[in-house]
Amino acid sequence: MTIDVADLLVYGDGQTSRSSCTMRVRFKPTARDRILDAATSVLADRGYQSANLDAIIALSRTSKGSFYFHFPSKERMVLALVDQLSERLVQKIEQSLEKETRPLHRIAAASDTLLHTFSRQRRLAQTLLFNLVGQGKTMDKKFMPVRDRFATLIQRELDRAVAAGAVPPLDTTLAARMWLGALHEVLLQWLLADRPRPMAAIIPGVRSLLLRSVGVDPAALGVEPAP
Amino acid sequence: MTIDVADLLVYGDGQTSRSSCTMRVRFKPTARDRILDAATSVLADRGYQSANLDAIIALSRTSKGSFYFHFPSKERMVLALVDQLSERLVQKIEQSLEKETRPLHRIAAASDTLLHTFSRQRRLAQTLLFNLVGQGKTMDKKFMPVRDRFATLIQRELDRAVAAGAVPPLDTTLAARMWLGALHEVLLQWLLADRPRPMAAIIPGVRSLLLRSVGVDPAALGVEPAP
Amino acid sequence: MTIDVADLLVYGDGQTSRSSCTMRVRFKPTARDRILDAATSVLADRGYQSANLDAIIALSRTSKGSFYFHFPSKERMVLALVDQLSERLVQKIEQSLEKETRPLHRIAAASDTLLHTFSRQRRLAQTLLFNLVGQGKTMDKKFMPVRDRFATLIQRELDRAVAAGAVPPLDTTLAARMWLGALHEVLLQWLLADRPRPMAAIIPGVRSLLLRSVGVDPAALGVEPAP
Amino acid sequence: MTIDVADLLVYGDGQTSRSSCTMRVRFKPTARDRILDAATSVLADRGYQSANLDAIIALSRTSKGSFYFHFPSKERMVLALVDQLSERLVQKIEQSLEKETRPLHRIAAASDTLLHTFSRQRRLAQTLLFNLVGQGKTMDKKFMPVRDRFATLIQRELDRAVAAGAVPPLDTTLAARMWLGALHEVLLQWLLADRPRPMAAIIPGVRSLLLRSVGVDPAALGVEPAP
DNA sequence: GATGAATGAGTATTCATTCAT
DNA sequence: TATGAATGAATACTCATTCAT
Repeated sequence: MTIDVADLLVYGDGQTSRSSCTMRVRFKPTARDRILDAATSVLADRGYQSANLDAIIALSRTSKGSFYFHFPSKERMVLALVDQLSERLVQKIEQSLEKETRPLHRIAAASDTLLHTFSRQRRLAQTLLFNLVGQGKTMDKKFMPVRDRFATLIQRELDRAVAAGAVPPLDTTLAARMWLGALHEVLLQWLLADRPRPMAAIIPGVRSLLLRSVGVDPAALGVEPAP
Repeated sequence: MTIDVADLLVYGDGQTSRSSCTMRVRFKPTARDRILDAATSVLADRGYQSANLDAIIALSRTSKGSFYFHFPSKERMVLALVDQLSERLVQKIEQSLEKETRPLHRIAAASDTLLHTFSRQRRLAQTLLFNLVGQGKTMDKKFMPVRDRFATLIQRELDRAVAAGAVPPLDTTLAARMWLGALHEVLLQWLLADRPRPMAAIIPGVRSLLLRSVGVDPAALGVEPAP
Repeated sequence: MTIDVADLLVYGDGQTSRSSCTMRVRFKPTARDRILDAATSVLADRGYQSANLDAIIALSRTSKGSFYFHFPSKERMVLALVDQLSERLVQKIEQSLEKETRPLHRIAAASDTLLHTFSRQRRLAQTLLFNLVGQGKTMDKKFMPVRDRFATLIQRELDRAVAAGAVPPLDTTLAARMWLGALHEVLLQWLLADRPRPMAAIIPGVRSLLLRSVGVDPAALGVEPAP
Repeated sequence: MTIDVADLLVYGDGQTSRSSCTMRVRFKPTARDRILDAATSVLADRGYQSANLDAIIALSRTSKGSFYFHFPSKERMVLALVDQLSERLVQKIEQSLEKETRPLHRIAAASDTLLHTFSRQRRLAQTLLFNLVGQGKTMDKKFMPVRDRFATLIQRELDRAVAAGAVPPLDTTLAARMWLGALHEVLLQWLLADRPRPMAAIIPGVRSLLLRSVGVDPAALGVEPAP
């Protein structure tokens, strides 16, 4: 019943997506936040269908009624959650790109940050990655927009690099999708592995492959940009 | 009611009647085959969790009892199905590689055939691609071996190409995984698109990207190898 | 926030703002009135059980708390509502009887007015007619008094007619009940019909039957009394 | 778990409506029969909405799964039940009319039998009468056909009587509806009364009123036809 | 080999009611 | 007076699995 400081730190960042970019004092997390947080956990290790409401409600220390007061249905709650999580991830990536102006370094940084962030927050990764496909065509289509955000972000950077002449002309839509798929698979392996190698050891190889795939010599980047 | 020996030979390995386009005498498919065939359809439409036994049984014109005579559980049936389907796909790819000895052409052919085959058999693709992830950690791990087969196949070809000096040395395990992920994503997009472009139009771009990612100039292949 | 005395006078008896078509100064209806008004609509559409508080509260632009300030429970609110509505209807009928002294014309007028009023106010009719039966024995008994009011009114007129010698002696209690049932059924048909005939076209036939049932020749009434 | 003879007698008559007119040996009642029988009880004293499945299932000594094996939904089950019950009642009435050829006696017999049968089987009456209205417009319309059967039966007899010249020409559709409503109300009163008078004492009065309403002198029937 | 009736734990969702503010 | 977040028991329905025939 009492909330410890660690919780507050997590929840402070877990306010509803809409209000999450204002600076704020750390209050007791609302029921809505607790539900979304609990859902992240349960979804992470059970998947969409098996993530039953009872588990989420018990974990969030709320009630059935409270859940349905805040969300109209399980589906909409998950959609909201996935939206919030991907929003946060996209913001993280954007932040890591802010200070970098060189196009090649930007595309490298995007992929690096994505892997890095996911590897640090396994639950987030599992929720976002494991539940966007495989729920039947109808649900899969509903989850598509989330995938699109990441693809669009990558494509934007590729387009800039092409415009800057740093990358030879190519179908950036296709390339972005393939990058996304490749990164997804790498993370999947890493998450499901019993004793995964440290992500830092994997990142350089991934980056090299991705850069080469769009006709860039990985050596051209010079020193490693910090993730 | 009696079992023809020919049946056992032809369908004993679990081939389905409808999707077998090789020449072969057509015997009445056994209940087991009808079940697997029906399951492919239902899984394709609804995903793993929503694919209920009643639908599969109705479609296969068998009965509950018959199902549980042939399979110990739904999970084991799906595992068997996915195994059979991927086995068939791997064989197709192997066939398309048989006549080709040049390492570079072999890796290109592998990716081409994979895309081509899936695009021609949407149900197969949807079953194999959409349902291998997102069912919760436990199920996901069980499905991993299926993914591994394709990855291993690609890796083997990459290893050969490296050994032959056609591809510069690289982490082929990682590369194979990334290829698989990229191909998966391309297919996903294609399958969920409302009006997808013809797959033939997509293949060359994909091939170029993949080859370049392992340091090969796509132009080095010369003429297009038939899929 | 302050309560105007005029409000209490006008709306104190629970008149709803929308359905009051008599001339009267229009003050802001109190929350209680808005709730009863909203309840009439929702009950008319969905019946007793399906008429949920959320809908009523949303429609009345109040709040859960406000509802429970004004009414101790849903059941009591509905009872109050039905009471109020039937009170109003009985008053209407009484009014239409006031100017008429001839016993036969009075019983005819009662039935006419009932049909006429309900047909003009479908929501009122649906609420009062559709929801007084079918809610389980317990609820049905609670709603009985409402039915009784109409039966009693009819019976009183029949008794007068008998006393005046205009109608031969008979079991007026039974007759009144049967009249009520017959009128109820006619309205039910009329309300559920997709394209109902104008009520005015139905009324004469109904009146004839009812009068004949108590041994009166409909022709004895002469000219039509206005409803 | 053991079934007593009384049960068998009841169930023997309670076979699914479609097969109920074949002569048959009395077997153990099927689950379907037990469910319908239990539903009759529960519906009788709780009404449609409050008749919860758990109660019906417990009373029928079956299971959730069994219920949904036999019926696709609660609504459809109730519709089937009401159909079966009204079918049985209509047959009873038809039987009581068979031996009677005189038109006036037939219309009297129809009304008498209806009251008589319902009064002997309170549960049947309550189920059929209490649940046909008051469930919201949608459900009410679905139940309409059941009401229509009785109305049609009455109308048919009235039409015959008119054709035979025993009853003066009149709107028999309207008359039949009004008869139905009047009978419904009489039964309702009788069923909800704490100490109802014997139905036999009520029937003559009802019959007189109904006959007079269509212009027939009740005395014209002579001696009482046995119900 | 095959059938299909039966099981029952599990699932998302509803809704009248309460209560701190 | 009024608000609306919170509660939790109740409800209809699902579905993999069993088993007597």
